[in-house]
Amino acid sequence: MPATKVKEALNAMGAEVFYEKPLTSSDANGSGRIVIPKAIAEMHFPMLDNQAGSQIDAVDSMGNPYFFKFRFWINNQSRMYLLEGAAELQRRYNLRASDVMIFAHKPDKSLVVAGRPLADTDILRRPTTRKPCNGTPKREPRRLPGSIPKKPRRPSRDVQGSAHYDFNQFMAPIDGVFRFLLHSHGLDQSAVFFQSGVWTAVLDIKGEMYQAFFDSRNDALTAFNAAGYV
DNA sequence: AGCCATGCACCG
DNA sequence: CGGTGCATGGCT
Repeated sequence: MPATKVKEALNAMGAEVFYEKPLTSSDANGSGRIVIPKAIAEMHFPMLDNQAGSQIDAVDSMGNPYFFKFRFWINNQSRMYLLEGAAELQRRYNLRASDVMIFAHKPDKSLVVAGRPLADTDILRRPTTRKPCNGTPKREPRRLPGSIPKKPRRPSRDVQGSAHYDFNQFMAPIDGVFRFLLHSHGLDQSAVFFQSGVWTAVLDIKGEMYQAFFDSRNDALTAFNAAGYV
């Protein structure tokens, strides 16, 4: 399924893409579980009260219906979001690891999904290097009382020279518009800085964080200062 | 300091 | 033995 066709279909539906995830091998291993980056999940998906999650109905660019389960795991003190039930979609669009799953909204806010092959224009971060995990795991394996400890087996890490992609970077709207930051990634004071190729201004307004992106340091500083900061 | 890719124990 | 949910650890 060519990317252009998919885009046409999405356009025809009036669907606006808000996230594209190059699938990892874990995403594409057939389980149908897709990890949704926390920032994306909390910006574009329904808020979840319990980790049981909720069902999300969607259609793909060909009109096929889906009934995903959107949920999260507890990971450390935080959440790790997942979309379950994507195996059929991956089958229909022939998605393998490093192909891209597309998330879009219709004007009525309903979810539209699709897939496409990885394009040259997709952002690339690290060329490779995920190190093989040598040696035995440090953690004591969990086991039932009285059961026999298992010999830990050598993990089969994926060491092939495949590229890694920056899934987590979302497209910063470089329009100088300050937007509310629900989760401020540790940014807790006003600042202007250059990050991921864009000038960023962050404002702390009575404890609430806002952020905007600019082409130049000067633009960022101007807006920053106009907001009453020095 | 925390995300997230993924390993893997546990349970059906 | 395949799926669930959590733990680990690389990486930023």
